[in-house]
Amino acid sequence: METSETTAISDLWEMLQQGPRRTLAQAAVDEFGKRGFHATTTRHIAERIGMSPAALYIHYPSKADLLFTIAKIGHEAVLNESLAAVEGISDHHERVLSFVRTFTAWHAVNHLLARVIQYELHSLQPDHLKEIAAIRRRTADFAAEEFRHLVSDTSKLRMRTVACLSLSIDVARWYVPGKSPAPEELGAEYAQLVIAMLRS
Amino acid sequence: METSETTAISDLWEMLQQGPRRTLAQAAVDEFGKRGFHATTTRHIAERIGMSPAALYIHYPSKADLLFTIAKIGHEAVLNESLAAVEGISDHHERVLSFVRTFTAWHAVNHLLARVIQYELHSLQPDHLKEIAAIRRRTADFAAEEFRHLVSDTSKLRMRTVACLSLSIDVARWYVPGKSPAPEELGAEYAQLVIAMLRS
DNA sequence: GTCTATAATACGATAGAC
DNA sequence: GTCTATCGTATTATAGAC
Repeated sequence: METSETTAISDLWEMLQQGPRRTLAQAAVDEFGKRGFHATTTRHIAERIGMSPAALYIHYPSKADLLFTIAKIGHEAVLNESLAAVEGISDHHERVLSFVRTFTAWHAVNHLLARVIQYELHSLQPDHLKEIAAIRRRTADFAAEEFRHLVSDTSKLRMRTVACLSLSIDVARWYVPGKSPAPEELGAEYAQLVIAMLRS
Repeated sequence: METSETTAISDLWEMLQQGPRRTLAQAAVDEFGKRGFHATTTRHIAERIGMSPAALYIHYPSKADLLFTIAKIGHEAVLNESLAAVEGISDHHERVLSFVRTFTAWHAVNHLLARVIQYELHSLQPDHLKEIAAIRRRTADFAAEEFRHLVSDTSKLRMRTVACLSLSIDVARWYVPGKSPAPEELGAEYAQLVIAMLRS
């Protein structure tokens, strides 16, 4: 079928059926990412897609719940893409290279979404944060397990893992499409830097 | 004189005379850093120091101006400490080590202030942002000049500079006092990682 | 399901007493 | 210089027509 190639790789928004619920979430990502959650009003989101502010509350119980939905989709997407990146690769060195390439490129391509999921954790309600934190732990644990094979001094694994993930996550802060290097190029370069950090 | 030892190293808040203006700024750093600028109200800041919300407007023309004052102090502090860190050192390798140690430790010690100056740039007014951007350029230019001597491939200097600064800046996002490594320890470790990144 | 209109509240900032 | 009281506005969310 003609659409198989675009649906083979998991769509970021597959959790949401296409329709106003997805359109609203995508508009909210752009607004939250550019201006921050609290600086963004329901009017900003609604105006961007030509709807009234009230339309939001047909598809989401609250603005806070819209943020939670976005955070969940984003965190699950980056985790799933990271897991998929190492699938079928046996060499430890190559697995780390592929993971870091993918993880870094994801934060460049989806830098607005990445800003929301990385810098708006404090805007989540406590119960929402608890669920998101569980996904984040799975991602961090996966990375540590991959990095473990390249770090000789085990006592440094934890700090090195934090540092290597941190390097890629911060891409979301400074990345400017068009001005910054292409996501694949950046991913390849960062993969080399992470190898250097782990082996040092 | 007895106070010479504490005043020899430049005080972060030396730009502000001690008094309500400084107290307000310090309280605002804690609140902005923990909850974000737009999520923080003038009541939050005032309550923290036992004043009324109206007191803020005696010492600052607006909440936006309070943010600008904080941003200016923070950016000038991290720049000045970075410049001081390499003063009198001639060896390029040692200069980079000292700079990264200081720059990283600063973002750990002052992680709440660092969050404000790194993640609230979009909350600044255009004219304020312009002035802040000039200070940021000086810091980035200084770092690139220091790193230049350790990067053999000149075409990679720009991207490596972004990456190395990025690594230390992101400390502000995840650092938790007591739980995370001590600032000096983290700085020393990160200095080694930056060397590995630059030389790779 | 979407709109207009609006309720209820919270916010930044000011007025005026002390 | 600081307070209490409050103004004007903006915000989240709801009510009710279509």
